[in-house]
This record gives sequence, C-alpha cells and structure tokens, in this order.
Amino acid sequence: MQSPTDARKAWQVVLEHIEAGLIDGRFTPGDRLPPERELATTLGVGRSSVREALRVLEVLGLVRTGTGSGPAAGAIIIATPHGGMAALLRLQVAAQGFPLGDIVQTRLLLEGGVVDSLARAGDADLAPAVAVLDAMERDDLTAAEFLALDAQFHLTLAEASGNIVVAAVMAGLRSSIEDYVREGAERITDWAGTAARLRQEHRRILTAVREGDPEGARARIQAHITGYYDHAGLARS
Amino acid sequence: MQSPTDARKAWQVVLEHIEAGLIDGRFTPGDRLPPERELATTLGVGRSSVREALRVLEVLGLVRTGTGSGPAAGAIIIATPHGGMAALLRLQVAAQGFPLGDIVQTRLLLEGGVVDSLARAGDADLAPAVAVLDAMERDDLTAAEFLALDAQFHLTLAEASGNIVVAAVMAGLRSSIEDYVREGAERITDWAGTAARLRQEHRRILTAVREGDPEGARARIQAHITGYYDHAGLARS
DNA sequence: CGCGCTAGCGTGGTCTGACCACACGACGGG
DNA sequence: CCCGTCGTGTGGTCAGACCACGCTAGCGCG
Repeated sequence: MQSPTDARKAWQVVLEHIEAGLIDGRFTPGDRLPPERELATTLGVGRSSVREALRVLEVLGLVRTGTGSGPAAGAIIIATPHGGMAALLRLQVAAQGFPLGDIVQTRLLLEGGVVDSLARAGDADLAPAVAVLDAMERDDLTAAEFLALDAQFHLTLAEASGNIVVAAVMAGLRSSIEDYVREGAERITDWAGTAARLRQEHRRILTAVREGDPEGARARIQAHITGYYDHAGLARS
Repeated sequence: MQSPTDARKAWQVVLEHIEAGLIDGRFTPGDRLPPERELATTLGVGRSSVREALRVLEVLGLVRTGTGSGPAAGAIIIATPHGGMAALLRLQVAAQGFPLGDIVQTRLLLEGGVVDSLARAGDADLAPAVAVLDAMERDDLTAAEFLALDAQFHLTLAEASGNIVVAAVMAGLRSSIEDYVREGAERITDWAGTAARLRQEHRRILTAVREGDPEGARARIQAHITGYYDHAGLARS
C-alpha cells in the first residue's frame, strides 16, 4: 500500500482530508462534518486520531462541536478566526516566541494602515466606533471595563476598514497582550486622568479620519498606542 | 469536587495547565514536558485528553514531539510560529473565512511597513536578501522554484526588519495563498519575461531601501505585489 | 382524540488498556 | 576494549466501553 510505516501521522491524514474537503467545496461553512465514528472507519484510522484532528480545527476556529442531537450537534464548519488567532499569538507570547515589543510594533503598523485607508476612503461607516467612544464616556467604569471598550474601539476601526484578515490579526494581537495591558493599568496612579487623555486621543483620531487626513490619523493612533505603553511601563520585554 | 459536570473540557484543562506553566516560567523553550502518561495522572484526566491538547500545541508550533528516548524524544517546548500561522491562515482561506483579496491587501500593508522601516533604519543587513536575489538570476528555474525564492525574498526582508511577529504573519499569509499563486503562474504565457520583470522590481525595491527612500520603497513593493496578482489574474475572490 | 411524558438513539466527551515503533543505554559476549 | 543485543521509556494508534446530552418518536393517560 504505502511506506512501511506511513510517514504521515493518522491525525494528519484526517486533517488533510477535511482540508481537501473544504477546498473543493464538499464542506462549506454551516455544514456538518460526518460523525467521528464514521470519519474514522472511512479513513481507516482510530476514532482518537479523528478527535485529535477535530480538536485542532476547533482551536483554529474552523469547527464548532456540540453534543446531543439536532441541528446544533456534531462538528459544524464555521470560520471564526479570532479565537484561533488569539490563542496562537497568546501562546507564542507565553512561550517567549514573540517578544512583547514586536507585538506592539505590529499593532502600530496595522492600526496605522487601517486609519490611513479609512481616511483615504472617506465613506467608511464610523458609527460603531462612535458608539464605543460614547460608552467610554461613563465615569463609573473600572479600568478593566475601560480597557475592554478601548480594545473594542480599535477592533471596530479595523472592521470598518472591511479587511477581515487585518481585523482578526489585530484582535489576536490585542488579546495576546491583554494581561500585560491590564497589569500595566494597575501601575497607573492617576487612572481618571489617563482615561480622559485616552478618550481625547480617540476623538482626535476619529476627527483626523473624518477630515480625510491619513498622515494625521496614522501619527495620532501610533502616538496613542506608544503613549499608553510607555505610560504603563510596558516598554520592552 | 467541582461543578456537576465540569464545564471545561478535559483537554482544555491540560492546555491551560501548560499555558500557565509557560507563563510562570516552569516551562521554557528547550524544556521537555512531562510524559503524556504522567501529565494524565497529574491532572486527573485520560491520556487521550492530554494527547488532544498536545496535538493543538504541536500544530500551533509550540511543541515538537519525538518518539524513542534520548534528548530528542518526548514533547519539547519550541516557539516556531510560522507553521501554526500558516496552517491557521491556510485553513481559514480554505473555509472561506478569509477572502483572498483581504489576504493580499494585508500583505501590502505589512510589506509596505517593512520596507518603510528598513529604508528609515538604514543599517539593516540586506545581505540575505541579496543572496536570494542572486539565486533567482539562474535561468533554469522552474516557475515553482522561482516562486519559492520569491517568497523567500519577501520573508527575508521581513526578517531583516527584526520583527518576528511581522515575519511570521507574512510567511503565513504568503503560504496561505501559495497554491493560488502557483496556479496563477501557470496562466502566464510569457513566464521568462515575467520573471525578468519581477527580478528587476526586486532590485529596485532593494535600491530604494538602500537609498533610504521609504516612500519609494513602499510604493515599489506594493506595485510589485499588486502587479503580479493582476498579471496572474488573481484579482478578486 | 389529543396532549404530555418517557424511553430510545445518535451524537460528542472521556477513560482504560493494550499493542506497536522507535531510539537510547546498559549489559554481556567476543 | 569494542560491538551487538536486549531492556526500557517514550510517543502513536487503536478498540472498546461508558457517560452526558438533546432531540424524537411513540406510548399512555386524560
């Protein structure tokens, strides 16, 4: 049949089979994969190997598994990359594969590009971003709540640019350093003042975007990000 | 003990345990994780659950498993994000979660930022990039070989910028659309001429970087990328 | 006749035990 | 002293069993 001891691991066979199915359209988002037991017999591998492959797909945000029966049961194809991107970046940071500084620098690059293109486009829908900004005006927010809205603001901008990939990467980058950001906030004594400054910076970024000023928007969002990291003492890793 | 039926799946418990170990420094790159059987008894889960977690870590590029005994055996902590990033992006593209156009646009953003920062830095080591360019001068290269070197050139630039995260994302983006790029090359009739043009564009990008011309370098690499995709008929998806 | 409850069934989730392949390392024979 | 071989610990895989969970069909009662 094949090599003495098949080079590809059993779970890789399953993964490749599902990937091939995705590519040629046999499986599309919303579809249900065959039951684990059926996949196992079909591919001639054990059920545990099938499960290992499904686990990978689940973490990468490609399938969602549900127990019981009915429409929500089984392994359903989805395509929600945020979770997988976040897990990948978070773990790489934890394993010291990604220095914090590089993460921040990448954010600068992406967010700068996002506001640049938003300012050039001119017709972007900034309403969601404004809504988040309004929510941040409340003065009874904890630091954690404020930071969550802050993250949402940046994510909303990325989504407004219409590029799903950039939005997913940005969300992942942000969440990968979420713990450090929160930790940094605790070191800030004048939190109310800092929050006020961040709010103002957000407003000015939006203004620059609205006025069609790519350079200004880029400079302001980059200053906004580096400013916070410096202020929170998260400079280098 | 805990909730009626523990909300967290068993494999998530394992994943969180290892992540916690990475964060607090119990596990660092180069270390070996405990044997699967030991992890299973330690955490009170079955060995199959441990294996599912390890499989995820393996795909994400965090561990490398080896059979047998000795220093290369067992699950060893690594931090090689390229493979995981590539797998994530590739599968998301396959599952139609990421449109091809967004992938290309993200490349434009990142590569533009890379050459921009290289041109500003001025002291970057461009020798590896030059070496790849020299290798591309050979005229007996197949299209696939040429494209592989092309990809390596772009990756080398990203690595020269010193940002691991950007390099990993760029490598992932590139490999996620590798099949489509190769497919596009087959549609190009005058391949020799196209290759010559690509070579020239590469040279000019490097020249702009050397001369410290960020705007020029950015414009040239973006034109280079969009030019190829248009020429190969990979415009939109 | 109709409604509600229950048993069945198919799904994923998990554990156990077994066996294989592999590679190092120690032991013993030459 | 060197080399081959067997022991042992590791991951890789499979088979089987059981549980939890929800839908669903069918039964029984009103």
